[in-house]
Amino acid sequence: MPAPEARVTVAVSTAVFGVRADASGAPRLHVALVPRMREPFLDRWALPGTWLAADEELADAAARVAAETVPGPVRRLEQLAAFGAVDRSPTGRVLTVAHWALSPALDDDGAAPSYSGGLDVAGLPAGVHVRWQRADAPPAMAFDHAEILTAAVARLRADLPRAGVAHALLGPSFTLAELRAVHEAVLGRTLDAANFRRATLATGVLEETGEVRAGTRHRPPKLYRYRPADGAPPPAAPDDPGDLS
Amino acid sequence: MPAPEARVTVAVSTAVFGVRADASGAPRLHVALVPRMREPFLDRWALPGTWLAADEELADAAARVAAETVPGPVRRLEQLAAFGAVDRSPTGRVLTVAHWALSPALDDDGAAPSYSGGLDVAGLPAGVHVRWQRADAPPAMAFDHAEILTAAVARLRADLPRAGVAHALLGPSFTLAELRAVHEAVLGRTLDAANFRRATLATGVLEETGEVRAGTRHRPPKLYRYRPADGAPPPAAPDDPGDLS
DNA sequence: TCAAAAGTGTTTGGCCTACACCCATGC
DNA sequence: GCATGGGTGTAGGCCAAACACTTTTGA
Repeated sequence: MPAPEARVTVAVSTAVFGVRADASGAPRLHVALVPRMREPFLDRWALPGTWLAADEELADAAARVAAETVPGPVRRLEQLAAFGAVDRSPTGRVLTVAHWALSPALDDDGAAPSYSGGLDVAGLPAGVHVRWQRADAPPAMAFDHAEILTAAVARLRADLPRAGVAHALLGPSFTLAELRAVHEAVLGRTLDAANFRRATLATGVLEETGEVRAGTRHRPPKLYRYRPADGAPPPAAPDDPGDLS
Repeated sequence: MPAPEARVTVAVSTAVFGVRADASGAPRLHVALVPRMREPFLDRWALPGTWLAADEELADAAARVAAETVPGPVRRLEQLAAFGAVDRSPTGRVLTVAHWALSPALDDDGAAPSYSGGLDVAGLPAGVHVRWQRADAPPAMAFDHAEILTAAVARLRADLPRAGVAHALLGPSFTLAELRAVHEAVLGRTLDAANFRRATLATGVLEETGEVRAGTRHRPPKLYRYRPADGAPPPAAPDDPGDLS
């Protein structure tokens, strides 16, 4: 058995997903990536990350990374897995605990900001440009981050049916078509609108706001919101306690 | 951003599951636990683990732990998650990458060894007694290992429908009743024998060996084996390549 | 002959899918 | 009016649960 002195450096990375409009205006699943500022892999795209401080919780570090990278709130932060292949970094043994999180569309009308021109974000070194990149067709990435991203997308898709996951990608109120567009963007395929409506309403997690979305050139759709959890205290606990406890 | 010198010790633990007969002879899901040999948590039960060597792959370390702990082959080793709460060890920051693995019943007749009397295993310090403990009612455990075990059981149950998971808990040939008993032990509930038979055979992954299990006091059941993967190269890759890569 | 478990057949109901169809609005 | 997407109805298929029933053995 090796001694505990055989040290391994621990990093934390977060794949922040958001549904944003692509060049043609269609909503697509994107992930927030940053260019590497130093060797190795200078200028390659990477998941935002940080070293883990000795007194910092994994989830806190992952949340900090997300908050420093992506404007606006970040929701549903969860751990993905540990990636620790011996040769995954050319500069020495690094174990990365990967997380994933969701960034809601800030606007409430489906015309989400795309950030596709690059965006300086406060708290990062000058010149760092966070960009939303297509999650299903990412650019060449540093280290094994492409592998991590693939796993994160698979996990997001598998978790999509869970209550609140799609919600975390939307604003407080939304039409069923917008909710369906989120599902379609995450899954990468179209869904039957009629059946999606029935299945979603049958779960009972939605309620009508009483308002409709105006300004369309067709029948105005109703707006919905997620029904607040019954009696559950709103504060704390962004994680689902039932899964990893 | 903290410096990489803020070191964190990395450990690897493996929850090895097996279906073994309990005191009444009924097959139950068990997990291999070892008693702590030193403080902290002296004499409490723990998942077998090791420190991660700087040049050792995570999966290799987890497999080594399992092989040194449980007699017989170990199958389907997969990573569960990283557990890294700051205060999870009273002796300093330790991040544990937990894995789970499966130990088949060595016998081919359903009367699996129970090891319930404790068993000295070669390669461990004298006095170490590996014991199969009930996975759904484990004893008091060291550190946060109860939490890890709960997550591992949940993952095993979720993965049970995947091809080969139940197989990894059985010998090379088995009756449908034995295969069903494995499913029932893992899930902790009974299944309808008729429907289980139909559903399992319909998948096409089983084939009859042509033999029957003799010595029962009823009609002798047919023996089955898993159909070998068509043309797939048998070597390497214990993981499912379609999932994480 | 009986008990016990293997193994088969059949019914039922739920859910998912596809798709026809009507509704309400902007232009 | 007409195009467009919102929203409803409905028939068919698949699948899983339930359970009655037959078969084959050891005792």
